[in-house]
Amino acid sequence: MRRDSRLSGVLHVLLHMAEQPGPSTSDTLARAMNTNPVVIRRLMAGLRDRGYVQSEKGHGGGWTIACDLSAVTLRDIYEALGRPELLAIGNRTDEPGCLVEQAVNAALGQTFDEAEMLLLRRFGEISLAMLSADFHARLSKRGGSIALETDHAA
Amino acid sequence: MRRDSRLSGVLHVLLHMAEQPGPSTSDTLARAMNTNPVVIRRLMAGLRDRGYVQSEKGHGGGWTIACDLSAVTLRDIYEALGRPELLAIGNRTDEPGCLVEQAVNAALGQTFDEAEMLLLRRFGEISLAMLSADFHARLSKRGGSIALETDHAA
DNA sequence: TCTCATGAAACTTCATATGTTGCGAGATGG
DNA sequence: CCATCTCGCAACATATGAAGTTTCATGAGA
Repeated sequence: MRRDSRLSGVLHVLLHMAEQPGPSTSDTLARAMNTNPVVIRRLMAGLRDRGYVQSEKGHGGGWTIACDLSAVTLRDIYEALGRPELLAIGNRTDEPGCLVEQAVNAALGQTFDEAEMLLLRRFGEISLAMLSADFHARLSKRGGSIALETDHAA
Repeated sequence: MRRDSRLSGVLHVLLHMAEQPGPSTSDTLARAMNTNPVVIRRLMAGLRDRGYVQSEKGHGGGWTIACDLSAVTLRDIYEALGRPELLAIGNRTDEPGCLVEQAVNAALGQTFDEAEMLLLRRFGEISLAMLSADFHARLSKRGGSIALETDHAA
């Protein structure tokens, strides 16, 4: 099962937008991510509905960040994406009549719940500003540019 | 994405086998699980290779448990299944040249690793015997039978 | 020998993230 | 007003992998 990379992708886009002075078009962002503009719009739709980003049509239009990076966590972004499934494995049946399966579900289900809660808790502890700060730390350590296009060679 | 239920399924099968005096055929197990005998054989193949179960052909053949239930954990079973993916989400790119994506990957990757380790640790703490004990506790509380067929109405 | 059972390979089905195309609507600049 | 740029949305194509199915071969027991 190919892993869902929407959260990873949209965070990447957001941090790039944060480095841009003006709006970024879906097309520019898509080229940088080696994907399609429509994919970018799909990712951003949920964030726009929640007011984390803004979109403008026409000349000079595109996407702009519309929130305080330190006030938005990865969990907020995750929920804006529609809370995609976190775990790749699960119980075979939700409410089985079989007592054996109930025992299996109880043990596995509790473990699954713990793992999901851990993920959500960690997401809630990381703000976009922290990611941005980490990026800038890496940048000054390397001493490179922040040009969106050139950095995407690999 | 439909969740992978192989671990759930194979545990269900194992606990039913543990209640059976003799061998259980793939066909019988498949009917109880509302699935196909081939699916059962696929699930069991990895466990057979590790010696957790045994298979016999011909009349009176089928699957038998060949291990001490208290010595085998859910983690052992998970590994016998080939260590399927645990998380449904992941990073977009494994080793990105882009520093922004590196920062995103670092934060997400650490969180993902924690969640995976939590799952594996918990799996390692639960033995098949514990699941079986939980089943028997549920059984005596309900006072029903352990007939494999009748319990699978729902 | 006939029947029962597993073993293995090759398919089909299904769900879903991802990629793509096309058209409409709104905004900007000439 | 018109051309161009941009997003919004719907519809379709692609790829992956679990689950389900079919078929044949193999070995064991009656």
